Amino acid sequence: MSTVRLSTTSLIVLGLVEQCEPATPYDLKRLAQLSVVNFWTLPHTQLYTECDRLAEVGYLHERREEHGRRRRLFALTDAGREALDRWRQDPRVEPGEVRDASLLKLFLGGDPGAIAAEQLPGHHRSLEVYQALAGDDGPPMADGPRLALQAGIALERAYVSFWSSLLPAAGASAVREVAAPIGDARPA
Amino acid sequence: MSTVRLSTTSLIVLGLVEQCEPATPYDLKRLAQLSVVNFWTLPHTQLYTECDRLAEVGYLHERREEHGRRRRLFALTDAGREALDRWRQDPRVEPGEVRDASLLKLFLGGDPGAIAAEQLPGHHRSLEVYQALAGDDGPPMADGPRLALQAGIALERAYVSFWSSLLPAAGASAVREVAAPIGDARPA
DNA sequence: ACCGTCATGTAATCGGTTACATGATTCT
DNA sequence: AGAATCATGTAACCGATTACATGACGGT
Repeated sequence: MSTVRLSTTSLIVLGLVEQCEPATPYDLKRLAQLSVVNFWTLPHTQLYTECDRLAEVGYLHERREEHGRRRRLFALTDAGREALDRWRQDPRVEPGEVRDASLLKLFLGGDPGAIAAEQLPGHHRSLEVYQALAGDDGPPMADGPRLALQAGIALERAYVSFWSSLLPAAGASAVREVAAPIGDARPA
Repeated sequence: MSTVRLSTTSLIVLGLVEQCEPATPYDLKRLAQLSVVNFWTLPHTQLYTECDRLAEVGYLHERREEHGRRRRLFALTDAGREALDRWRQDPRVEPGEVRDASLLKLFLGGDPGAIAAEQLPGHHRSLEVYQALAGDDGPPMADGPRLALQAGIALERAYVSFWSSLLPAAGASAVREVAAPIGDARPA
């Protein structure tokens, strides 16, 4: 059995459903935004289509609300829970990549100081957020999320340290104010 | 102008072509394998299709070998060089993500010790390779690749340190010691 | 001459992203 | 009541991965 291919997105959905079943895709979206999105983003549309897929292959059970919005509620089936556990218990993982566009730009000849000045605030902010979450005043967390958070802290520290070393060694802080929308190449 | 959408893959191709034009897609594949693949992999088929795309929008010039294999040779056009420079000179970059499947598995409840044992050798090996490349006996490198390599070293160090801390230790409660593996104490 | 691996591509599929659309709530 | 935002989804497109396929070259 187990002839069904599961993408990483599939496992995310199964894992999120496990934590709050029965859940609508929108519930998953909110839950993802609180947690996994910190190191793995996915657009909300994926959650809808992925829930459909997983229901089709029998890993999720779909049910409609009876009144009001008649939203779709998904819960793990036994097969789904088994698939999730199988994946979770197998320590093998396809090797990761860094895949950071700023490093690519650096690699291909971009200006190190300018890129560093652009990158640093975001990593610094992430680091602070993670440290606040991990602090004693933050919410209590399960082992998995807590350890993943430690990894995030370690990586953000490395980023902050690296980009800091590339900063143009001007006086105090010209680092401030580097916020601008990034995506729009739209013609006006 | 600049109405053409360029994916990251596009920029990789433009950047690689710049370094060894005129180049066949296969040349690009080899060059990528020596360099950029360390933090951004792409299958060789992408190089073929991306060269086609870029030729269609006028950023690459295509020419056929006259004899023998009649392979296709690509070179940057003026427009292509300009597009590459424009991208390179713009320090803004869409924010990156970690997107490491092993962290996801950890997050969703996988066994920390087992995952760590699986992850550690690869990161350790990468770290050694990078350090060898960066050493004095390694090949001389341009600034971009050299700095990207420094980033790779910093990140791999963080990974090695993190996963090491999760390794099933001889002592019982090693999981307690996870916080702050880098050596820096948390601010109050 | 044969076999294996490198070199060089084409084509189909599929997951992910983008664009669009509309019904509920909340705020003023 | 109207505006704004949240909630909930559908559909098209496109880039990326996978599968397949074949020609050249080197070794035995």
